[in-house]
Amino acid sequence: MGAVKTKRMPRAVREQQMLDAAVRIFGRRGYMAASMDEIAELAGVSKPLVYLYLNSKEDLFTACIRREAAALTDAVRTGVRPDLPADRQLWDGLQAFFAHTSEHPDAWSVLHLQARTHGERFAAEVASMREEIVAFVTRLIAVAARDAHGDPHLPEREVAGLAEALVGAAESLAAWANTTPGVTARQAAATLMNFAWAGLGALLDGQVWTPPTTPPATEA
Amino acid sequence: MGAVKTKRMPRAVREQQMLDAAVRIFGRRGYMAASMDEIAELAGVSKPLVYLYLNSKEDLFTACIRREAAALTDAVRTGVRPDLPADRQLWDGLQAFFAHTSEHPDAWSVLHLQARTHGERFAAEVASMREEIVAFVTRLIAVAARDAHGDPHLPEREVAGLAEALVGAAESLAAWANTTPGVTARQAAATLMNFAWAGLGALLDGQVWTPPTTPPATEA
Amino acid sequence: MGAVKTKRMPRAVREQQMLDAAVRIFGRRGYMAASMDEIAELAGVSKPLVYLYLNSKEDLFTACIRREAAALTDAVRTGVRPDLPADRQLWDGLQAFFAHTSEHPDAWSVLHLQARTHGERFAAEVASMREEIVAFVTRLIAVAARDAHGDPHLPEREVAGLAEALVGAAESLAAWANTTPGVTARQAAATLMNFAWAGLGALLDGQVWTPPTTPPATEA
Amino acid sequence: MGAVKTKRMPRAVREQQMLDAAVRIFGRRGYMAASMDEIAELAGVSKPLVYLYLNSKEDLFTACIRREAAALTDAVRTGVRPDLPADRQLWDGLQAFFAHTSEHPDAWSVLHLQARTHGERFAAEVASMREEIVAFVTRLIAVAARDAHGDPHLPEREVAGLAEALVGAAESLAAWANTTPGVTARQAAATLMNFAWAGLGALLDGQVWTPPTTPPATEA
DNA sequence: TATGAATGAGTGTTCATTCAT
DNA sequence: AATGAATGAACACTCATTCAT
Repeated sequence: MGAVKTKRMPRAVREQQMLDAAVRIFGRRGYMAASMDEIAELAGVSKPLVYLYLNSKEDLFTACIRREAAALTDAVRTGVRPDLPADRQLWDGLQAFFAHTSEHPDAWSVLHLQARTHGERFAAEVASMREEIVAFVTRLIAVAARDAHGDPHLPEREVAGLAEALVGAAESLAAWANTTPGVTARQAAATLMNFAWAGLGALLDGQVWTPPTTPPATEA
Repeated sequence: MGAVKTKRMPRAVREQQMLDAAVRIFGRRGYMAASMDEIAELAGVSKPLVYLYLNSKEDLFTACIRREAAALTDAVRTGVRPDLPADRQLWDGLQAFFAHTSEHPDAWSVLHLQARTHGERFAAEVASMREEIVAFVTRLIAVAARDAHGDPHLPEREVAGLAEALVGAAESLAAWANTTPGVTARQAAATLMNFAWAGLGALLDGQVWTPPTTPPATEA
Repeated sequence: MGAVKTKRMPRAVREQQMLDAAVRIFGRRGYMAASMDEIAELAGVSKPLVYLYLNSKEDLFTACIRREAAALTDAVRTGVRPDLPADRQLWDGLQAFFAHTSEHPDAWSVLHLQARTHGERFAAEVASMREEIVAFVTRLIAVAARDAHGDPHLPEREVAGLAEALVGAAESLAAWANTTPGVTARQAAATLMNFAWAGLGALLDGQVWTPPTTPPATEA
Repeated sequence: MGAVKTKRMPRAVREQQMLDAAVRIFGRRGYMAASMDEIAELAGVSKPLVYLYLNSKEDLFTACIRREAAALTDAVRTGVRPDLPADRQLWDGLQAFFAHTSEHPDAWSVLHLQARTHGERFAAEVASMREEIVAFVTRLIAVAARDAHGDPHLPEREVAGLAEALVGAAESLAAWANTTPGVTARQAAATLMNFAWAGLGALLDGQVWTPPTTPPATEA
């Protein structure tokens, strides 16, 4: 069960084994319900060794978050070529994102669910990664606006909101694609791309939707 | 602190006090970190009474989820008038959604974060509420497609994906609006509405975005 | 073993049982070597109850120190009648002291050994009791000096040193009397009283011992 | 920090480094709170080496006690010249004692506090040293009695008690001198010497203090 | 002579839960 | 309708100690 109990390995290797086990347990049970005993057992080592190398449950969880955040951003970065057009970059990024999250569901659970639910310290850790991605998307939208329409009549906050919405939609679709049978990562990416790019285009063409002024009659 | 310690109240009232306390504690600390002691104290009753009325921590949490899910769907339902046009319905629904989540942050934390992070049982509980909302949005999209374009050439799964994306974006923007200073619920709703409705329109007009066939050369 | 397992007792009673057990274990094993498990078992209760009533090992130990310090000073205070002559007061106090320490060896171990060996916090707790006793002795010496000799030519620090020495000798003799077979508390008190009172009288009569000025030849 | 990390030294030297570190840690933290990790680190060696040379924590502590007990008795022995008069010998011995304990506070803590608080084995180890000192003082008192008065009308046990009291007073004053600012080791020695020698003289002159026969009326 | 890698056994502490009233 | 008294089971964490080199 778990890693084969090979004795006496260099520290760096053992640490990765421990992180592997920890991501799996944290991702499935949640931070608080995960027990260090279980993690140690899955890693094939004794508990004291986990503490020797990773100090505490908090530090271990933080290490997991950092490693998986880096892995995810790396995956997206590697999938995108900055010299291609904006829409192509977005498409490639989405594909890489959906592929990575579906291949590493426990890691995605750690980042998307667990880290955000157990204290500011962890939330902050993952927030910085998210901001990086939102910034990337924001840049793409700005580029697209300039390239296709010359003049971006969108205020900055509007763009930020769009990026936020797009990233949120992507996160949501990741869960959807992973749990709905028959939906591939590619299809999810296509759906979102279609929706987003069309919406963006229309928006940049000035097809704004104007909110009504009359409030609906709400009975008590 | 907490509810004023009034003795001997009818069961229904006491139960609501307990649920109030529980939602607050669960929403802030998280399911596992919340202690029955703290909840009982905040509710102004002794722990055995909590158990007498609500059986167990699991049942208490489930009761919280159910009550708050009902409250949220009620709020949205109440905000929407089915006789109005689809876009107006969506707009009103979004407004109601953003307003409710920002007014009940602990409840929203319970539904959006805690319930999804602590076991299938709770996740299923909240998923049914979400499905209801997704179904509502799906219906709106279908209506819009029929009304505005006569022929919905969108396959069903595509529509489901769109609805999913829209709801995910809304959830994400709820958090964004609640934490970003200077962003009101109404602005968030406007941003999303703009984006979604424009995108939907473009999509229904046949402006699909076609994915490329050549993969990007990814060097190691 | 330990207290008979009687169920459901009022809190105050249980607390005393716990302190009884704790003093015994702390006194014999020492603070660090004592385990809360053992204390709980000897007290005839479960560990959580000990924590519920006494919070932590530190607090439990502090409670022991306070209770036993109060018991000891009370015993001495009760044994002494302030209207009697100074020598009689000292004699009665010593008797009470030796009697109490020999009747409560574990308590004396807690106060004299354990509390002083495990951190400033505990040491300070017991130091204040000791200061009270030293102050009592200091007062007696001053009274004796005035009564018997009219003019106390002893500087204040000298008196403090004497009191300190006397208390130290008493503490030391307490251990001696408790471990040397055939030595009663009364005999120990007599020995010390004899020594101290004679010495004090001689001192007040001006029979000072003058230190030599030539250092002894110390070879390396 | 701690010993400079010089590699490959002869065993005897390394052992002394370890004992130095151990005395410091044991003296400050106490036997149980001291960790072998900390001692090894302060000694500048790896933990297995400590075990290789000194077997176990118990053995290490015992070695500390033995070394420091020998150092203390040596210091006292070296300070005393057997050919001088008894009072001079006592004076020199006290001076040496106070000087040594104030110069080696950690060692004194090990001997006086730690060794007596953590099990019979260690207490016995230090008790034999103490007995040696008590025997030395006993001898001095006997000599003084013979020299000054020809006939020692003091029973043996009385003398033993006196010696015990004197040593206890000395131990107590050592702590007092080390913690009270402005009190030197010499002053402490003078205070004690004065007290003890005067008391002894008076005692030998037959000025015994007679205990009363009427018990004090102790009301409840 | 010397150490990096590893663990069995235990510690203090907490929590959901129940009993007797 | 309500509670003071009590616990079984678990958890994070530490430490003295050893093995393989």
